Order: sequence, then structure tokens, then C-alpha cells
Amino acid sequence: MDKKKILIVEDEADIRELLRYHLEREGFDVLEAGDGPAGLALARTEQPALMLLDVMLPGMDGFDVLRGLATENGPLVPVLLLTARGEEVDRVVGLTLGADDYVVKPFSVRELMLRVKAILRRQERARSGTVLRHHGIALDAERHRATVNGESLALTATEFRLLEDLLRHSGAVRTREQLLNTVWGYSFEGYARTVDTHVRRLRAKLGAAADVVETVRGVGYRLKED
Amino acid sequence: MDKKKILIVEDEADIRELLRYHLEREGFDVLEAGDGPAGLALARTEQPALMLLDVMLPGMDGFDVLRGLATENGPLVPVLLLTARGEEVDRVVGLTLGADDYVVKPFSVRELMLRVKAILRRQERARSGTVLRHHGIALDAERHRATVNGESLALTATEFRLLEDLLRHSGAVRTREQLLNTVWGYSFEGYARTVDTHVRRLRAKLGAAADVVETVRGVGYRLKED
DNA sequence: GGGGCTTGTCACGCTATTGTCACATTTTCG
DNA sequence: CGAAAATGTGACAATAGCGTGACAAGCCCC
Repeated sequence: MDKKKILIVEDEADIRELLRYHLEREGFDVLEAGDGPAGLALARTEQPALMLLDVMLPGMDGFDVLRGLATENGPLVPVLLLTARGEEVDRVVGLTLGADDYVVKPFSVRELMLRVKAILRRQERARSGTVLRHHGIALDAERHRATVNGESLALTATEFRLLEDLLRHSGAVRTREQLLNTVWGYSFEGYARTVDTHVRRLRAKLGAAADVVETVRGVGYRLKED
Repeated sequence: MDKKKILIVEDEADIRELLRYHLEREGFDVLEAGDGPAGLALARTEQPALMLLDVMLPGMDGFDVLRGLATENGPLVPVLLLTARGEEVDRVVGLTLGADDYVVKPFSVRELMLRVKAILRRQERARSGTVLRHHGIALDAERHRATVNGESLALTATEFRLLEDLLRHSGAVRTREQLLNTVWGYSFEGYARTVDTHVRRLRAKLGAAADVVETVRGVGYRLKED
């Protein structure tokens, strides 16, 4: 549940490979389908966060897939269309059918990634309130501001993300592994006890509220329950 | 600075000439581009009040230009599309991509002028009263004017959009990625630290208010809270 | 064609941040 | 009680991140 799933529906294996490579580098979980029916099935069962859908598919084409995903309020899954240059008709039908965006082949991978992230961010924004609170601690992710009983904390970027993760799971124990994955990122290859040091620094800055961050011996850390 | 700038992107010189003549007669400042890339460049640097964009361009077509202007909140510049007769499909895509209106070729000059003025009026109305204020900084998006404590700032187009974005999200941290997406557009392929340079230039021009633009180390930039 | 303006990139230098280690302290459990 | 395991602590060297000055390319206007 940590990594977001992205589904690629595309008949050319080279392109799937290319996309998979870049998406995984960005930390996404990648699913692939080589034709329409397989894509539809995966979209239904896996409920990916986004689907990259080629329009030109043998047999069942991209639009058919889009129609298959249709519900009363748009497709079941957000869709980014991959269309061929000059096929203006494609763009129209696609957007009419509820696709979120499209890119024209041959596309710039960089731009594609930006659009993917923009769609996901839009999705995210729609459902997250921004201020997390717990035991006198308040953290506003958007403003990047954290306070204890109203007093502002001067946290570094890493400390901030650490506190944010703990707050998002307040009450639950977070293992060092989990913290490394979410706070430092999956690609971080380092000593698990680095976490300890940052917890210490965080506690120091929390001052009076330092004991809100509890150590669960043999497991990890958590925020004190109510 | 009084006259509004209008950019024409059109490959046929006759039509450019015709449009220029009538637009100047109406008191507009006219810029011209004969192809997509030149048009994009001018739109970015000159920030015209409106762009007349031909859909059928050799090489990079009108839609590509529109997409090049795309940011997270619509095109960088208002666009009126010039499409060929009967290509209704075009206009759907265009409007979906954020164009404000379209005119079918061959068009009546009179009608075109009316539409141009209509868009500008709409823009005016939508943006009037949209004076963003924060810590002594005032930014009037409509007239492209920014002041600090009443004193006018001589900002370039990019600096202006940067300040505008920060003001629209005042207090919130904007990452370099986000700034690149909204200020420069998705199709910008460049160095993230370009942002730093523009922040520096902006700060220099802000003079005494320079410290209103805060650096959030490891994250991005934001405007100081109240 | 030249001068001025804007823009994007780069290299350099400085500093806060960061990851790691060695050692101290606490807890667990035989 | 004492050893082993787990965590806290202080120190430190490397470096990531940022500010700054400089510069070349592109474009306008004259």
C-alpha cells in the first residue's frame, strides 16, 4: 500500500519496458498489460492509482478500454492516454470519454513523468486536509511548519518528514524499516540506526513534548496514545 | 506598457499582415511568429495579453504550442484559436486544452476583432479585483504591475509569474518542481536550479522586502507568514 | 549590425545537514 | 546478578543544498 500502482496498457513491449523503467525509478509499482482485455481486468482487480493507456491497440482499442471503465462519474481509474501524432480525432474522443490528459507519441519521458505526477497530485489534493495534530503538536505539510503548543519548531527537512510520518500513523508503531522507506525513500541504502539519531534530534527540538515520541523496544517508534 | 500586446502565430505571411493591420488600428501592440517554437518563445518572454494561434502549422502544430504553454492552471497566456473550416474536432481539443475561443477560417475580420475584445474584456473582469497583497507587496495580474509599499517594481515576465505563483500560495512551500511546472510549464526541460537564480533576481528587485521570500532548505521557497 | 535586456546554465565557496561510529546507558532474560 | 541485546548520546567528517557572480545565447529595438 505504500507504493502507488500504475498500470501500463500498451502492445509494444519496448515502450512498456521504457515506461516501467522510469516509473519504477520514481518509486511506483508497475503493472503491465499487452492488450485491452488484460488491461481492463487488471484495472478492475488491482485498482491502480493511474493507468497509461495506448490508443492504438490490436483488437480492442484504447477507447473500448475507456468505455469499459466508464461509470456514472468518469472512468473507474484515472487515465492518461498515449496517442500517435496528428491523430486529432483521438484526442477528442479520449478527453470526451473522460481521460485526464494525454501525451503525443513520440513523447518526452520527462514531460510524461511530470504529467503523471500532476494527475496523482490532483487526486491527492482532493482528499487530504493539511494540518495534522496530536498531543499539542501541529504539523502543516503544505506550509512546512510545525508547532508545539503554538511555538514554532525549526526542523530540518528530514526531521520534518519523520515527524510527519509518525503523525500520519499516530499511535501505531513504525519500524525502522518502514521509516527508512517512507522518510528516506526506497533507494536509501544505509544503516537502520540512522533513524535513532534523527529521533533523538527530533526529541531534542520537541522540548517539553519530547516524551510524545515513544520507543517500543525491539520494534520501533510511535507517538504516545491519548 | 499601455498598449496590450497581442501575439500572432501563423505561418502565412499574408494573414499575419492582415491581422497586424487591424489589430494595430485597434490600438494593440502586435508581435508575430511564423512557427510554433518561435511563438512559444515569444509567449514566454513577452507575456502578451492574448495569442492568436493557427492550428495548422508546419512541424509543431497549434495543439503542440498550446501544450507547450500548459501549466498546472491552464495555459500561460490566453489563446484564441484559428482553425480551418469544418474541423470541429479541432476546436473541442483546443477548448479542452484551455483555449479561450476559436474562429473558423476564412474568418470575418470584424468578427475576429469582436472576439478578441470579448476575450480581453472577460479576462479583465475575471482578474479585476485580483490584486494579490502580502507584506507590503501588491501584484495586479491584469495590468502586470507589481509594487512594494507603493513603489513600482520593474519585473521581467518570468519574475512576475514567479512572484504571482508565490503570492497565490502565500505561506505555502513551493518546491522547485512545482514552480517549474506552473511558472515555466511542463515542456520546460531544464535545470531545477534555474529557479534559484530567478528567486535571487526577484529578491534583488524586492529591495527591503527581499526577506519576504523565504528559503526552506531541502524543500523549496515560500512567502513569509504574517 | 550593434547595444541592451532577458534568460538559462555553470562554477565556486560557504554552511547546515546528515550519516556513521564509538561509547554510555538501559532493558531483557537466563 | 550478570551478560547480551537494544537504544541513547556526543562527536565528527562528508556533502548536499543554497547564494552568488559571471557568461553566452537569443531576441528586441534602433
